[in-house]
Amino acid sequence: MRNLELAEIFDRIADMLEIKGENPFKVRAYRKVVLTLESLPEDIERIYERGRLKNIPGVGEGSAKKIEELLKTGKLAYYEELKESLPEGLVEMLSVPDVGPKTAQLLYKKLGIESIDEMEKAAKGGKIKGLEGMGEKTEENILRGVELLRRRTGRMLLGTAYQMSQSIIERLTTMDEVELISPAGSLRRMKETVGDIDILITSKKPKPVMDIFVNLPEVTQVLAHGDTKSSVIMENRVQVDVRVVESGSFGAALQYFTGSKQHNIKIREIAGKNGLKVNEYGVFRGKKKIAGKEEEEVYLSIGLSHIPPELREDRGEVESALKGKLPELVELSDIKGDMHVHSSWSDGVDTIPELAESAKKLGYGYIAICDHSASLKVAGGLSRERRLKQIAEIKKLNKKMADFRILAGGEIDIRTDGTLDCEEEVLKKLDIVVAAIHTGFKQDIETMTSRIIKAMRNKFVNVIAHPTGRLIQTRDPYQVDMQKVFTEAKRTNTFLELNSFPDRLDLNDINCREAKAHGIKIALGTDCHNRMQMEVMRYGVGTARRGWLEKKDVINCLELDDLLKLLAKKRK
DNA sequence: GCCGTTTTCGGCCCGACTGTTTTCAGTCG
Repeated sequence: MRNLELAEIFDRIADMLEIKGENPFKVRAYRKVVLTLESLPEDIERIYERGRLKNIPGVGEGSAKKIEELLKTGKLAYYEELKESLPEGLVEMLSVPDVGPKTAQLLYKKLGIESIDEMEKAAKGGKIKGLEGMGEKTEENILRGVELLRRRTGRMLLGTAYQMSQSIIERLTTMDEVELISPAGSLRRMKETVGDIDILITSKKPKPVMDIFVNLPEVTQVLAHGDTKSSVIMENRVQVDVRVVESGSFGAALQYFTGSKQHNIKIREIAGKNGLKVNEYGVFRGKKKIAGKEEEEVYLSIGLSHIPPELREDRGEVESALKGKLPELVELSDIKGDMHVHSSWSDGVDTIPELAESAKKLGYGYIAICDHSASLKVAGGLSRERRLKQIAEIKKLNKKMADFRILAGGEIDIRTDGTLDCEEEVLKKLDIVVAAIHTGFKQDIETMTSRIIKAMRNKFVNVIAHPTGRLIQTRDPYQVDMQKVFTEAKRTNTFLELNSFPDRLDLNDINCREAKAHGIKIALGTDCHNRMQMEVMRYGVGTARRGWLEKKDVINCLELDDLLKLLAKKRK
């Protein structure tokens, strides 16, 4: 996938143009291309071959030519020229908090500073404070920024951010001054990784709320402490931003604070065209406030239907909302069962009855026990004998269950040649077969693609588990032509999993949307290895929503009988 | 650099906090 490489180059160009003091809107145009490239469901090379570059929103004449040059020659003259004109380390300086293009340029011009290290040295030596607009505090902030950058943890997994925010929210909620409180930002949008945690509060007395917040025991640094806005660094190095508004502005503030930035820009542009102004306090016609208390009325007042947070990435949701054609996104309460659960028969912790009991408490009507197959020895994969024994055991348990069904399933390895690690005679006895790749991740794209396709052509295979094999921030997806996988999945009536575990979320949001476009249905499973982990379903649902999925796109939104009918279809 | 039921030129979201300043620029989200 060259999309990300190209995105990186456009991002560097934007950085360099910023330092050079170019027109900020030009910089914004480049940034927009970056975001677009990052969220394309298809390889940019294919789009280019079809001559459709300029159909990509945000890509005009200039960018299309640059993309073409990069694809054809592997280089971009404009980019090389820019790099020639600026020292290499200057761009890196922008990654230091509180150091922006203006500061970097000033330090370069006046002091010849070309890198973070040189900047740190100058600040320590008191060389910066003499410059125009620079004082002692500036030097302190630069040193602090460098320190922060060096200790930065990067983005955290959605699951981590969710739990952290819950812990903070729980404690702030106990204050009398706190009325409403909600997570915002990329966490509320359920993005797979989260940088900072954003929390919005309504209160008539913001000051004491802020004082309590910046003095929470795990706060190690206060970056900003205002009456309505504060930022801190926690001991786990995560930045948390809190914003307080009055309750009449809750909806507008939540809208603003949830983002994404690109989405908000578009919203405000549309409002502007209708003679309205949107800010975090409300929607205004002249001085008159016409909306603000509820988020929904903010959207309605500018002529849009309410856009769910998970869609707010400027990926066409605003256009859909204008036409009143937003999808009715799947909800956690639509989920009738967990399609991927491990028991103590393989590498799980809990017994099958324990898992069933927990699932019932979640309001589910069924779960699919999908223990590993024999060749996955590290995970205690089930031999033929034990598999048959487990199937019998499940049958017995089901007889004792009222209004609940345990599905006998298996997470069966797809061997490197595409055959399955289980005899047909056994597969036949399972209610659901989930096939997965756990070995040979490094195969080339042709081999891997035909391997998965071969598995899908097996009539017993209902679902391909974690179809790209990625582990977020740990392992890249294996090389596979997803377009071919989608086409074949549709043809063979095979479903694709959205694995809900926070470090997988595989398929990701973009692939979910593309799968839906191919008419493929998704199976939501947690891949849990103990019953507590069943709650990670919320992250899977969040990702599904980011992928524009509706109830009808997810097979485990079906009642048991309909699900069984659907699964049986392929075997005929 | 992109874009067009106002436009092929002239716009392009909006405000809080900070620090260095006597009114604002830079940075960030």
